[in-house]
Amino acid sequence: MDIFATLQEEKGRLSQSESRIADILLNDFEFAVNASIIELAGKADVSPPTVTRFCRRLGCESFSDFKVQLARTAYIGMRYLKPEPKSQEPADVAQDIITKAQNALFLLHRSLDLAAVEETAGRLAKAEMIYAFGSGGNSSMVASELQNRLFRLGLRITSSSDHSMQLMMAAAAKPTDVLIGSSLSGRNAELVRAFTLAREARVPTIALTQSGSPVALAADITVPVDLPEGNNIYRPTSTRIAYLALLDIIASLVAYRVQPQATATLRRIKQQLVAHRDGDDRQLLGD
Amino acid sequence: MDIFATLQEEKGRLSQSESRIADILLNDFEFAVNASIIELAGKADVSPPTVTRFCRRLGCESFSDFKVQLARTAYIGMRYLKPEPKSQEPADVAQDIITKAQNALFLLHRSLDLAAVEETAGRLAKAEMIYAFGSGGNSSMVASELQNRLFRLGLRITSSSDHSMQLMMAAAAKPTDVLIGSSLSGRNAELVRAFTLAREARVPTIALTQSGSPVALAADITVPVDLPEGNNIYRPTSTRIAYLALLDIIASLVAYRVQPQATATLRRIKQQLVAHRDGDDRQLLGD
DNA sequence: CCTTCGTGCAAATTATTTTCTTTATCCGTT
DNA sequence: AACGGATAAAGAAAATAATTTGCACGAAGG
Repeated sequence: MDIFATLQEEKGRLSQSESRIADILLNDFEFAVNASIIELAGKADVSPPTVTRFCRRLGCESFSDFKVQLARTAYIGMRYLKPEPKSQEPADVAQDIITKAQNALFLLHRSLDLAAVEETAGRLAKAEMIYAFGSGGNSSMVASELQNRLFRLGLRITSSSDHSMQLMMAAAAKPTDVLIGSSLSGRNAELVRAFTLAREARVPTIALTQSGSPVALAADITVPVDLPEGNNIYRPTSTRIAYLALLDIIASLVAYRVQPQATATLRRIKQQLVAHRDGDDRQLLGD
Repeated sequence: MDIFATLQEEKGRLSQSESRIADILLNDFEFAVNASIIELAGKADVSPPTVTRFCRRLGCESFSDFKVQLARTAYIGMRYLKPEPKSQEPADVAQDIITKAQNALFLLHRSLDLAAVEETAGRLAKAEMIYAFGSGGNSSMVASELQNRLFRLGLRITSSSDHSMQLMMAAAAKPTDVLIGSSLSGRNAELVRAFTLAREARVPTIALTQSGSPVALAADITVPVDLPEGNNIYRPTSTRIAYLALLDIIASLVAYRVQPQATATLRRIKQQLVAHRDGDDRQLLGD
């Protein structure tokens, strides 16, 4: 699927000549996308056929296929390799952050469990009441964002980032409701407790978290979000952006399932805002 | 620079044959990036030389250069052209949302006013107290996110999404403080009022908003965020993601300026969390 | 009627791939 | 320990395919 991923995988098994080609890709990427097979071979001190074989090894049909794949993933995947910003100059910092954010989105997309997402959307759309839980800078944002997105669709939803409230709400929830919680690390013990409580009462639970983690194991459905943890490469903000995109996907799918209801609610909210003149999120309704 | 932009520009001046080629690019993009010049020419019912000339016209050196450029801008720029997701299938919806988000980041980066960002970071780092304001689903998130990011750096900051509180805080602020506010549309009249009030008391004000808008005009410094408004193409969530990235950039720059202070504070927060065992945002401290 | 532009054809060039051969390395046997 | 065969890697050269160039033709507009 994606060249750099394959390259990472095959790295160990590469022969001398092939590694030299790989090095050029990594170090002088700009050259590599623009070069012909002969130029590339020349720079790597190998023969053109070796380059062709290298491309095939990486799962491409031909050299030109390889170049297209390369150019295509370039913008996104480049930063696997150059982990840190070159300087503290605003331009470099900006470039670095933007690239990492795009990278996080890319990785989220690649590893997205569509079935789980679909199931989640289905459950949310049918729930009589939704409880969205999350704590800490990230997950509490996820919870309130979920509320922000779903109440517009005419769904009944509340969110909480307060552990004790979460426990009480979980205890109060009914089997026709849905409890959805997120945890970046998957180790939020209180969230696990809330999930466990809910499950005992047969309330469906959904987790947005790292797969295999305690939180994931405690929930009925898990939408795995497994972004590489390397602090230097993927900082929490990038992860947060990925979560935000995931919420957007879920909310859009929910929207399709509750459409008639949603348009009516949206219209009412809009009227409300227009009456109040120029609320800040006019456009937000365009969703 | 970017092929689709050029294509958009030249559109009117294209000849019959050339428009046929352009049509294929727009409609069957996947085919176009993978095809050879002969295949592409065949599909467009033109001769290969015409394709070469077409590429040159679009500012490329050769056909292969063209393909690279095409593949390169593809992932990012593709959605200019296909505004709506093909279906309501989860896979398409996900693809669509991810692409739009990446697109928003791309556009943010391209139009970022680095000088303004740098100035903002400088002011924030030196402020005795920071007030972060924003209302509505988006901007209130921006305000609280700003607080979330900056208090970790040892800065004194509070945020509010409540209009009356904002006015009172603005009245209470001193010239050594900084007031920073965001508004997606730039038409949040209450925020304008708060800014005006602050300015009269010589409190520096910073706006993250659309350039030229009322909010922008009311502030001392504006970091413009001008994403295309087309509801269908850029939905609010994408804009929100762009804002989040912008905050990340600002916060990182601030962090570099207050480093010694920041590490001490971060250490204390970390201890606090560790003592409390496994708070959800362990990694968040990695920043 | 002439000019200009757009276009395709065919030849020339160039790039890419295939096939074949050489070289180096590893392993088992003597 | 030395030899020989097997295997993999890499290059040379040939074959193929793709791309570009030069040129000529025809249509549209002056």
